[in-house]
Parts: sequence; structure tokens; C-alpha cells
Amino acid sequence: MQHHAEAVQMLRRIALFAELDEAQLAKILETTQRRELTAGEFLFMQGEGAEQFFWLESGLLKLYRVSPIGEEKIIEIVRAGQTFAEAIMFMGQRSRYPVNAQMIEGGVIWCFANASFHEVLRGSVDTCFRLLAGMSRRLHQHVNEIERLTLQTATERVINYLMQQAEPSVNPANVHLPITKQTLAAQLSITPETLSRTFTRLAKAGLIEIRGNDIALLDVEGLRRKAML
Amino acid sequence: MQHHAEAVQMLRRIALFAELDEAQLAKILETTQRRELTAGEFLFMQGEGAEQFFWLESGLLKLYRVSPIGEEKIIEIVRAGQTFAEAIMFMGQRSRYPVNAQMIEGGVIWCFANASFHEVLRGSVDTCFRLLAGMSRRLHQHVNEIERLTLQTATERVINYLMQQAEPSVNPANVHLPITKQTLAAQLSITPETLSRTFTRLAKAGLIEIRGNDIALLDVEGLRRKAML
DNA sequence: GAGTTGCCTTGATCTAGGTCAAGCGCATGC
DNA sequence: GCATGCGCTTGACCTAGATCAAGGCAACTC
Repeated sequence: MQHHAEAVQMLRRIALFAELDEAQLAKILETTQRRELTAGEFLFMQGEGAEQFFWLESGLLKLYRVSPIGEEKIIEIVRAGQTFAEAIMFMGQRSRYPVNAQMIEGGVIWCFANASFHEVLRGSVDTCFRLLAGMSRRLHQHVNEIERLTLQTATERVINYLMQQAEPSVNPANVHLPITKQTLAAQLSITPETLSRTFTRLAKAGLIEIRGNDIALLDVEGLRRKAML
Repeated sequence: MQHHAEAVQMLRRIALFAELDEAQLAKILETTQRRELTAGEFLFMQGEGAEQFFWLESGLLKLYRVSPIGEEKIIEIVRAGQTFAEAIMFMGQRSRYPVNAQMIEGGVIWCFANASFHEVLRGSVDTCFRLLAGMSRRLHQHVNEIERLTLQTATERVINYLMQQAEPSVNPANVHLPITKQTLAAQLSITPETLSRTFTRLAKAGLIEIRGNDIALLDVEGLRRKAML
């Protein structure tokens, strides 16, 4: 890793490293790689040995699985600024990535060696606590995700997504889709066809208005009622 | 907590406490309760303030959510020997339980104060690591659960469950259902009717044999093929 | 014994959402 | 220009599983 000072500056922006001192950061930087990936490129594949975890500086990335019959299920969309794959670190020595990681948009990724971080962690309980907090948050998101998948219909999930994206209390609110509708469909676990139909149904009911990737929420209260939120 | 020596002996059996010394255990025991609950009794309800986490000494417990229309989705079945609700500890000061916890079978539960454990954790990085490992495992279980819910059919999920319960490499293997079929259905996110039909279909195909809550897996290879595992 | 209650099964029907197929709009490249 | 390709939409079907409804059966209580 060159440009040490700059790199340290960057690292400070990562929540996981916030509690570390100069020496600890230096230790981690020794084994850190910074990689530029183009859209479509793979960072790692399901089943590969997990020896690093990552921070996405820029770009967009998806973590997904492929079932035996070839269907793709997106587990998580990673945005710039997020860390990911840090959980596997504690699963034992020779663990493997349980998902594929592929760039949706090109960008820059920082790759940290598990071994180095492991060593540093031993010296900082505060960092342990931050890590624990982050994982708790994710755990809760998953509980919500499981609930969404089992207890909600496709329409409810779509509305749910729109409400989450929208600024609260703005009426009419505007939502810009940062991903293609195909990708969104995969994230909501429905087919592109169903997503398309759902949008047009909501539009015909006067609840939303669609202009390409921009969606206006015309009747937030009506949407809420429809999704029973 | 009375019978200090006995209690310490018990605590040693809990993985989370394995690395703690006498003084730390004593500190935790000061605020520990041991409760006996009967079948159907609630330990805590969704939305209650989370001030404790738990270890199930004996009995069976379910963690579940209820949707606005009254459907129940089981997030996790907790068996004797497991700890649970320890993740919420790190969600911040006044966090709340995100699920209901209700006994399926009566049993004994140990209740530990988050605050005490928090303090002790600051002195034991090893215990932090254990906690991190446990949460990582749970995180992965949830990822798998999400996959199961989205990529698999009801029949596949049922077979999947049976295979997980069965001893590996025993043929024919026997599975004993520790819960009612209604509860199992809720766990697999299907209706009791569908579960019943699925069992009879598999039985008619000669793949399994049902005797009440005991199920014999007659053709493990055939089941595997059917579920595409 | 008869009645009640809870769990399970079975059958008949309904429906949300998936699948398949065709076509549209818009970009890119030659 | 025209072709190729990709994202998106629409329509016509189909199927897995939910829903509704009616028993069956075993464990109780009286």
C-alpha cells in the first residue's frame, strides 16, 4: 500500500477501524490491497476460501447465490462505504465464502487480510464492540427480511421498498431507482414481469407515477393502507 | 443466585462463558435469575425492553413474529443448551426484543443481565470472539434461511428439514419430530394442510414412512434427488 | 359411556405469481 | 440506413400452494 498518509485518512472513514490507533492501522495496511474492478467483474465466487474482507470505496456490488437449477437470489446489494464479508472471519480457520460477489457498477475495493485484523482485534475490545454492534444490526435486518419474504405479498414488498427509499414526510415524494428493474425484482424476490405489472397496477390506481427510473409517490397514505404497514 | 458452586459448574457448560475466570462468573451470577416456565408461557414479548439474554437449560422454546393479519412466522426454535437474544445487547441502550419468545415445552431458563455481561466482556477479548463467532453463525443461518424461502418449493423445504434432522449416513434413518406438525409448518412457512399433503405424497412415493411424530427416511438418495440438494 | 377439545388429514376450490412468448423502444455498432 | 441486443412491457396460460370446509382420531373430562 503506497501513500500511507492518504490511506490512513481513508481508513478512518470506515466504522470498523474507528477505534484503532496509528500502529494498528499501519499493521492492517501492510496486507491491504486496493483494487479497481469494472462492471460485471467478480470479486470472489461462492465456495472460495475466505481470507479477506472488504470495503467498497466506490461503485455498486451484489452478493448473490445461484441455486442448483440456476436461479439467482440477491442476498445483499453493497453500496459505496459499506464493509462486507467480515462475518466469515470468525467462522473458523478455513471457511469459505457462501455467496458470489460481482460488481454491478465498476468501482474501487479495499481488501483486508483476515489474519491481520484478527491480530489487531485482540488488542482492542472497543473494536470488538463496534463489530458486534454492526453484526447485530445486520441480524435484525435479516429477521425483517425473512418476515418480508414469508408474511408479505409481492405488492406489499414493492410498496415497502418504495416507502423505505422515499424521504419521509414529503408528499408527493420522489424515488429514484439506482438499479435496473430486473435487479430490483431479484432483490424483492419476484420476476421482472411481476414487478412491471405491479408498478402499472399501482399507477392505474393513481397511487404512483412512473417516469423511467423515477417514481413519484402520489398517495403515500393510500400506499400505506394497501401494504398494511 | 444460591448454591454458588453448583451454579458456576452450570455456567461453565455455556460456550459464551467458557473463557471467564471465577471473579467474572461471580459478577455475572449476582444478577442472574433461574426461572421455571411451563408449556405455553411467554418469556418475553415483541417490543418489550431488552435487558436480559438467556440460556435454555431444558425444554423447548420458539422465537416468532406475528404479522398484522395474525399470521405467525417462526424465526427460530431454541433447544436446550442454546443461548439466545444475546445480539440485541449491542443494538444500543434502550433496545427492544424484535420477536416473541414462548415455551413449546416447559423447562428451565437462565436469565443474564445485559449490563453485567457487558462489563465483563470489556475484560475478555476471548469471550468477544466467541460472541462474534456465534453471531456469524447465526448470520449465515439466516442467509441460508432466506435462500430456502426464495429458491425452494414447499416439498424441497420439507425434505431439507428431514435431512438436517437425520443422522448422516444412516439408511434407513429415523427422524423424530420434537414439535407438533403445526409448529413445523410455521417454521417452514407453509400451512399445516400443505405439510400433511407433502408427507403423504412422499410416503406414497415410498420415500418415507410416517408413524405419528416418527418418520423413517426409506430412500435418502431418492429424497436428495427430489430436493435437488 | 357421551361429550369436548386439539391435532391431523382429505377434498374441492381459488388465486398470486411464475412461465412462455411476442413485441416495443432505444441504444450501440457497422 | 439497417441490424443486433438489451431492458421493459403485455398478454395468455399454468401450477404450487393457500383457503375453506368437513370429518377422523386420540386424549381428556364429567
